[in-house]
Amino acid sequence: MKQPGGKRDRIRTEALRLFSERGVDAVSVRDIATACDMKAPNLYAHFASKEDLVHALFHEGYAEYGALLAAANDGDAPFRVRLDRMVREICRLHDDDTDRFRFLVMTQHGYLASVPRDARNPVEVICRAVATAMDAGEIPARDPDLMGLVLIGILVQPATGRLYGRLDGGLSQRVDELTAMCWRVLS
Amino acid sequence: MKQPGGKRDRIRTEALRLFSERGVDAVSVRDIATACDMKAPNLYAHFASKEDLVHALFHEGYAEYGALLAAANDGDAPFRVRLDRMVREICRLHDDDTDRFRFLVMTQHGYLASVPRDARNPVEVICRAVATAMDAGEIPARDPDLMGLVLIGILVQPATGRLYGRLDGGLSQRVDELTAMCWRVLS
DNA sequence: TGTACATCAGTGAACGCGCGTTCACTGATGTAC
DNA sequence: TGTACATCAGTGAACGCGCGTTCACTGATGTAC
Repeated sequence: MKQPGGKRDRIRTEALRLFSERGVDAVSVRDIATACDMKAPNLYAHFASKEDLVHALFHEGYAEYGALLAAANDGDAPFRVRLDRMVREICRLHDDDTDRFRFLVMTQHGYLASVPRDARNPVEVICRAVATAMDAGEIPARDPDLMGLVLIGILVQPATGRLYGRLDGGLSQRVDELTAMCWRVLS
Repeated sequence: MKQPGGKRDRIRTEALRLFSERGVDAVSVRDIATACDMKAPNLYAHFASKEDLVHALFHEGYAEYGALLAAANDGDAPFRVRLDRMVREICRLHDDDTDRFRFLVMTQHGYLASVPRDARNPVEVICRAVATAMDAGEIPARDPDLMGLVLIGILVQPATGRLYGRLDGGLSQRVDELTAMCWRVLS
């Protein structure tokens, strides 16, 4: 009945939840083990160290985020359509996977410097999409890195605000408004 | 030659620097003491505990940030002028006080929930300014909290990007571009 | 079926370490006479 | 000026604690004959 890797996934899920609730340093290996109905030493059958677990969670989560954005940006549709898909994807990710989002936002300051700027880096995906649209004349030419960061800010800051009760309801219910704001900034 | 509170300020400055470089949990009381040319026990003559020091740094920094924004927003000038002053102030704060900015961004997830929503809360200042401008018909009426968060995102995300080398140079040199983007979003 | 052995997920107990914090003490400085 | 005392910033040494991690061991399960 136990599929292989089931325990490993259990650890990932529970650790992500605890980390996002309390912060990495406030969660002990024993805490994670307890949440998984196991004892601390057994975690070491799945991860080399606590640091290894955190590292894996961050980089996998960040890369998966980037891959989903890249998929949303894929294709020959006009930039406006692809932007719309990306905004929708970010809102959905935030609403459906709040633990992962919160964990990434909280932990980024320790790991962002070591993240590769490849095709699965979410910031890279957005900045490149913006640059391409500018080259194609779909939007006015500006500094694409600055514009990419601004787009991310427009989406991430309301998401963060929601985590602290500044905003009610999900992000998805404001997706049209957020897309419109992104577009206004780019125009 | 020693003005009163000199040591206390020294501790604040060095602690802020170390915290923003490595994160609060990676800096020990001994580390802070060493950076201040003193021994760990002496810190306890100035702060009740490490937690007390972090708490004070966060709340003082956050409130000072809010007070500066409130000052920039003060007066009867049109919203566009006051927004311009606030954007300028945020860029300046980021450029001149990077340690504090980075510390606030890194630590917010542990303390934001306990920050009062008063006249010195920076998010509150901006959201209220937006709401007032909407009431006065200076900008189209929308959800003021959402718009306030979006404005913050437009400024904070490039600032964060700069911390990780995504953007070169100071934020102040892009202040006109950033103001223009804020205005486009609000229009 | 019964017996002997191999495998391996899981654990109890213990490890050393660095942390935040305490406290009796020091020694420089100021004050009184 | 010299002496005795008070003050107080600063410290060396030690404290208990919880942490991440290790390891010899357990006991359930599968396999061979």
